[in-house]
Amino acid sequence: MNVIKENTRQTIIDISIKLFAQSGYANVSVRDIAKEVGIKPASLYYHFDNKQTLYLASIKESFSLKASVIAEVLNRQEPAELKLKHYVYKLTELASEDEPFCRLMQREMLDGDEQRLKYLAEKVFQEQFDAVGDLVKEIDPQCDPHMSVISILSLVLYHMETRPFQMFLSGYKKEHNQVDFIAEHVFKLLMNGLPESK
Amino acid sequence: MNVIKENTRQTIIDISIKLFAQSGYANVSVRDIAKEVGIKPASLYYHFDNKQTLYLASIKESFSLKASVIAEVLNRQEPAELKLKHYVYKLTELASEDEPFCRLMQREMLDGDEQRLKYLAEKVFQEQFDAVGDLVKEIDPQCDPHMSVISILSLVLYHMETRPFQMFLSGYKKEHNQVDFIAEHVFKLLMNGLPESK
DNA sequence: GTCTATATATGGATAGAC
DNA sequence: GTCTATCCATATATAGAC
Repeated sequence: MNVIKENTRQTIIDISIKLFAQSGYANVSVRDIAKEVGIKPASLYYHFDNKQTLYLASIKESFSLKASVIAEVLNRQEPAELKLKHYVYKLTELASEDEPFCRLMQREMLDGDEQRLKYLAEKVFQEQFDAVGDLVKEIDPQCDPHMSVISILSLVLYHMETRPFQMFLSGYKKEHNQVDFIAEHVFKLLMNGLPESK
Repeated sequence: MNVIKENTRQTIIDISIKLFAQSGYANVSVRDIAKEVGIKPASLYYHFDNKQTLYLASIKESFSLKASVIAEVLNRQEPAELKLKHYVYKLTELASEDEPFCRLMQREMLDGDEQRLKYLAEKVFQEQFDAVGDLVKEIDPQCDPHMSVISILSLVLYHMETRPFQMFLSGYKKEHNQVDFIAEHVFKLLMNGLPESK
């Protein structure tokens, strides 16, 4: 269903998420945001103290929306391997659907200060990170869950991150940009390594 | 051996690489660069037409230096599996050593326009990309080399990219930041998948 | 809650002396 | 090749009317 914007504050945040994700904090001016919202820059300062505060509100909003979406797939009663498969597919789908979120995350990895990275880790990722950690430990009790979960995230998110770049590299096909194709490749790699015919 | 800066132009580029990598294009002013070089901003315009030109010169310099470093390890006469292992170790080492290069690359993935991404793909990565593609095809003739090479790069580079973030996630240990540890984890995953005890 | 008007800072870039 | 001085555009942010 379409949610009608109930107030200006929310509209400002929604527009900010989009613009900050597209161009980065320094490349988006308060004027740009105000213009797209349809108000004057001065009016924006009625809702937010300054640009920094608005940016923080924007990433909090964008990130906390994602926090619980993945939980469902991890709470199902399924064998570990199947659950991992569903997780990889769901994550790929989400990463593909919500480009602003992915870009904001990349930007935070580059320029986020310690405080923001800590917030991001604890409030947004921890629960999911731990759940996937438990999952890989079921699949291989001897593995290092921290490293393994980072690897899973790497494979999915990097394939998404580098999409605009891949088309210039050898052997590129249209399928390489499709959610199912990426997810299947990643899952197979996680289960068997590169040599599928083990 | 220490190379003594022969001229101002080169010094400007070296400083620029550092500053652009640290803070991004928009967050570095011509004044910042000039100050660190030890000249006045106006003098900088004797060497470069404008800020954009300087930025382009900086990334070209930073990227072309990397282009050939990896070639050596890929040209050795070794069994495919061993060569892949050495490649993963070398790439991890390079990514760990040259943080400015990694950060510039990340920034280009986010904000690089089509022309710059094309340049990057063709002039810097293509040769290496193809060589690693041939390598994985030797290991598994049925695999999709394009996807597999992206996956290899994902695993190595994302582990490096997320280093400042990982310390806030569960199960983090000091070893997780060490070159050998990361490289070994990635290589094992590539050969066997998550279940080591296949 | 939104406006006009404006203070104030900082940015990229140029002119012309040395 | 580097300097001083300066132009001009754009940025964040505030004051006060409506």
